[in-house]
Amino acid sequence: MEDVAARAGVSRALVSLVMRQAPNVSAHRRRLVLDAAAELGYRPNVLARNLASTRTMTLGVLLNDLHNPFFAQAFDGIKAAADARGYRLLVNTGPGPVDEQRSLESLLELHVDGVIAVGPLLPTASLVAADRVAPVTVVGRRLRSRTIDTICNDDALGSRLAVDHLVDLGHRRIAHVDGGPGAGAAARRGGYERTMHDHGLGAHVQVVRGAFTEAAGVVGVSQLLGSSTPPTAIFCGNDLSAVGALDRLDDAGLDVPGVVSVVGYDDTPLSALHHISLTTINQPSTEMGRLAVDSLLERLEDGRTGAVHRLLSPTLVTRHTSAPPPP
Amino acid sequence: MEDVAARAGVSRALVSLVMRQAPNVSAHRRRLVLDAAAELGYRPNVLARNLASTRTMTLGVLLNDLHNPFFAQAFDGIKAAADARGYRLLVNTGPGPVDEQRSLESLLELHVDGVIAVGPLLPTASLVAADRVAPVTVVGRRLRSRTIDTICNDDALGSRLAVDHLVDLGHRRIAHVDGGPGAGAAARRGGYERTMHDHGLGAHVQVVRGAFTEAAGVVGVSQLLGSSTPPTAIFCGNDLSAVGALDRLDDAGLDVPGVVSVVGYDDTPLSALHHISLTTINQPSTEMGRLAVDSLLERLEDGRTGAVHRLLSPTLVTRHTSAPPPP
DNA sequence: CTATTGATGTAGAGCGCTCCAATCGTTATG
DNA sequence: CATAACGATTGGAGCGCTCTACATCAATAG
Repeated sequence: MEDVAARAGVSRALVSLVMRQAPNVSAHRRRLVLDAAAELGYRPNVLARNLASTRTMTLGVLLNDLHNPFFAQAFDGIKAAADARGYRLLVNTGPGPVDEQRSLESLLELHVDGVIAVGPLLPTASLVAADRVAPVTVVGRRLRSRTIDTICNDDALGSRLAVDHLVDLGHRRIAHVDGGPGAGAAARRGGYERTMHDHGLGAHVQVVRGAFTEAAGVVGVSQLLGSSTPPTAIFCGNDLSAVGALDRLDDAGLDVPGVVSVVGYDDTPLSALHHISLTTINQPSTEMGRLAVDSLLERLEDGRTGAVHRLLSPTLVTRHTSAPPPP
Repeated sequence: MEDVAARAGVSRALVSLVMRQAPNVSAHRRRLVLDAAAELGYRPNVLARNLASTRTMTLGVLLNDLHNPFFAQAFDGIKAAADARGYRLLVNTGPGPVDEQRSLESLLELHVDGVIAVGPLLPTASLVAADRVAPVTVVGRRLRSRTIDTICNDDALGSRLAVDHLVDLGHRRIAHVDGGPGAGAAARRGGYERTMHDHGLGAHVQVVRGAFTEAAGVVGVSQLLGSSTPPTAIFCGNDLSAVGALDRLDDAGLDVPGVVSVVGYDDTPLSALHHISLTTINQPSTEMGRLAVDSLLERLEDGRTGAVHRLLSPTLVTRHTSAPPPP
């Protein structure tokens, strides 16, 4: 920087002003500095800049599980929006709450301007604590917080759509393989139970503890098949576990949807594959990523302080894993 | 830091030594400092530390495509190895060479100690340039460089396994939907062509330009179906495009493997799903991630200078999308 | 009993930038 | 024509840490 200043015949401070595109610099000097910088191959040191200034123009992104296509979709939206607004991204990931905590701290230590946590497993307290350091927006998990923004789909409604669909088809013994500790899993489970009761099917409520993974779907279905009155339909916590469920049912020689219907959640690209063709609940994941950036920047740039909670509506996507139960 | 020093009754320098776990600090003073730090809730500022020192104990990871499960697998290996060695990770991603370039620079600007680029689309020159700033290890793409380490599977051999398998089944008209600009795509295409010739099937070589995406598989197969003599087997550049191919064939009402056989590449979890059950070529992606970290740290910690190129052997995984051609 | 050594601790100069307060020309104003 | 007012520029004090060179001191050696 010193050298650039010397070569351009100006002060170091002016170089700094030019490099960060400040206004109030004469076009003449700006050229001079830019040329000198180019000739010397000078590029500002981000570390030093971040240390000296408060803003870093960087957002941290915490992704819960790289194996779940949902997160790739959400990230697409985040990426697009961040690019458009001139922010760079730094990604980190768990797996598991402990690793997630470290990843989060890692991001904060680098002084990101804000954090977007997608489907975090982190305790709420951690998120709130992080929010005191830099604004946090949570995607895919509801949180009643007066400070943290959330962008979610209405999981309870999504579950309702799924169960309604299955009931409409004539199912009564509808089981649920839940998402365990996963973000939104509790709300989905709650929606399932509630809707079952609303249909007078309270006696048929059957929840198997699972997770948002394929393996969990396999295990969950194994358990269900062992029960004395196996369900005719299985509503899974997400697409990944639904796909695991399909595999397990296939293993058992049970036709889907002839003998058992399966419904997933998320409408990931996976479910759209012809050979899977999973009936599922769509949530606008990419859009949610975009909204997360918007909402974060409202706090960062427009100085909004109160929390905003956006709740998007899920929709049913009917494919070929759901049909009337066998007679 | 000043405060901690005061409270512990020592100098700032000693606090620094304790915080970075230096030896030659008496147990007594160490306790003093640690206690003071705990009481004050002091935590070293990573930015300042990175600015002042040369090492940051951080590795940058450049992932080509979050939608491709291969990268999630590779990342698992990287993560595990980095954790074990005490390095933190910073992830960035494209898509596309331009974004990748920016992501790469972004990582270098943060002074990561090294970079692992998984399946980069970046021009070799960019990688070489980056390597002059911080050691770079490339995964999944061969590069003849005297400085950059590479961890790859033998793509040409993988293609040979695939083609041999199809030929053994009796196929002659075997087409290839390639990976376009994707990492390793050229080698796979080369291996395919070579093996076809070796089997005296040079006249049947038919390559459709594609990409490592599902969409490319769909488009590729559409093209093949339009030809006068459609193939009886399609070897796709990777699992994602193979899955797209399966979808397109299904659309066309062509039974797989009854009418057309399909073989993928990567052996991602996707291909193992019962309803996909894709015959594919396995490459040890997680292991490759682990090796990438090892190799990077050899340069970082053990001072190795020459490049090391590791070539792992792929294997054929036979599932249910390949069978003899129709009579 | 003094010189040597090795283990500990400390002072202070950076790392490369931002940002505030102050300065310097200019032009508009009464 | 003096002066307020404003835009453009600059000096220099940090940001929070590391690191080199040097100071200390008890233990060991000669």
